[in-house]
Amino acid sequence: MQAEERQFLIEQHLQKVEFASLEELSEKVDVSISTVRRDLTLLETKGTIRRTHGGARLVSPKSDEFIFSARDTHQLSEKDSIGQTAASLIKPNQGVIIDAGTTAYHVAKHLGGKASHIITNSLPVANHFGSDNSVEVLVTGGVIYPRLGVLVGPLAVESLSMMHADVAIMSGGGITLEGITNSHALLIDIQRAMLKSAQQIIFCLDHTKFNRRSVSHLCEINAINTIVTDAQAPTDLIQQLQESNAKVVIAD
Amino acid sequence: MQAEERQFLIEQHLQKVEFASLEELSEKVDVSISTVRRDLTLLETKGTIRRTHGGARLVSPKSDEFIFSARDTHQLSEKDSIGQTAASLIKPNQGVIIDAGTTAYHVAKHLGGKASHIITNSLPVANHFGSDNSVEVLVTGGVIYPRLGVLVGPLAVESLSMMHADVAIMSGGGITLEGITNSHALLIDIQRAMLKSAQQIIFCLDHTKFNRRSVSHLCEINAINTIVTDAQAPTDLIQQLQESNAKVVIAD
DNA sequence: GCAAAATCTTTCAAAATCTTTCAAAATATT
DNA sequence: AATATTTTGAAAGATTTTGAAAGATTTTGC
Repeated sequence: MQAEERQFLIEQHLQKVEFASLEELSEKVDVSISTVRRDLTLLETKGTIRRTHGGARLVSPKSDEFIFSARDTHQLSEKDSIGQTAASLIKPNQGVIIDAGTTAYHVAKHLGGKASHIITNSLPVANHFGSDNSVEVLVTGGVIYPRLGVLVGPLAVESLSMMHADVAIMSGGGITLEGITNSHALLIDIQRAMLKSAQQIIFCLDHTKFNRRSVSHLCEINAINTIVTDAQAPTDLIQQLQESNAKVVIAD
Repeated sequence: MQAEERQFLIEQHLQKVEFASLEELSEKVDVSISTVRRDLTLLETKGTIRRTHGGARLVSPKSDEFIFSARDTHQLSEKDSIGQTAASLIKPNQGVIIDAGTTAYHVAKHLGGKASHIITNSLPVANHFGSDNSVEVLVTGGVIYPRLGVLVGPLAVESLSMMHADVAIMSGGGITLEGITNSHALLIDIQRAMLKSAQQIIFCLDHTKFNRRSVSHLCEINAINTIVTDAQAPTDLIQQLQESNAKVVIAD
């Protein structure tokens, strides 16, 4: 392998993982740690990368934050652990639909290269996998819903109804015994198409969504296979939900 | 095999793989390593290629034509002024198709809220307009081409052929009198659909693209209305292009 | 705040690669 | 067909890159 090619690979790998240890990189490009050090100092002068103790990190992090970052400060750690737990429910090489909510985005973050296909109408999710060539990412078409980075409209619905997946990772605005609700009517159409296209439905909802009812009704509880939530979710509603045939998983 | 033919093969191979070792190349063209060295020094003076220790690499790598996010450092100021100039050609409230190349991305940056509709298969462009609610942004569906942030495949082509726009802002891998070429066959299909869907075609190509021929042929010169480039573009080719009916605009 | 562990820089020899040189092979010229 | 020119492949010595080790520095754990 060429020196320049190696440096390019290192840079590219960092684009994907943001941080990497020397050992990790030296294995990745199959070269001694000394050489990785040298490559990193070189890349650092070039400016794209910053050395750290024991590794390196990206200077300008990949633009996967999109517009979510501002909104997405609430229940961050809960959403993160929900994401981790939901990701662990995915079996290798499954096709996964990922919804456009913030919670679903956190699942994507923990999914790594587990899934073989990802189908999404969320720009942040698409961005997240944008530089990952171990996964095939299918983006639905559609009109960008400003500020949320969601693709909506007939094109989104149509393209989703032509696709199929093993699992759908969904999120929503509220959950009660009467079912899931969400705020935007435009999103409902798309989510319905997602529910139709997937065999297994996993809803990711942090505790603030429990006993809440949003504007539009999306689906009944018995349309759901699994609900992933955090430890603060009200136990009484959880129990009642389990009496329908939905499996409830508490994260962390 | 002829010397020139060999050099052409080497160049072409590098267009494909970006980096190559001397050994690899010497096997490829069936000639000693010494000769490959000589060919490479020759190609280097020609400018398309750069020698490295143990091999060679492309000067303007294919990953430069279409990049995701922040790696866009080559010919940055040229691309920026091209972007500005091309954006000034757009009239208010037009519908604009924006291609997935880096140069087209720079046009998007300068477009502001001028256009009423944007149609694109580029994730960076989509991201750029994502939070702007003065423009309606239509994203084609498709599979993400890793690292480049371009949506490709039949879904992208189909959705484009259903849309119409006043102007298409295009970029490409190379331009000669024989027409525009580009590197990825997958992109060609989509770009053809774009050309069909738009009334006016504007190609944005920095000077490094002139007299360069990429892998696949996209379209003839007479399919183009306007070419925007920078001051360093070779004047002889510009004059010849103007003799077909393409209008050439030099930025800044 | 101190000591152990990990990591960093420096240094050096081995390995790989580069340039130069030269004769043989191929090609062109007379 | 004979000679001149160019191109090619290989070898020798110069240069660069690499991997490892030693000592300096930083981080971690208590």
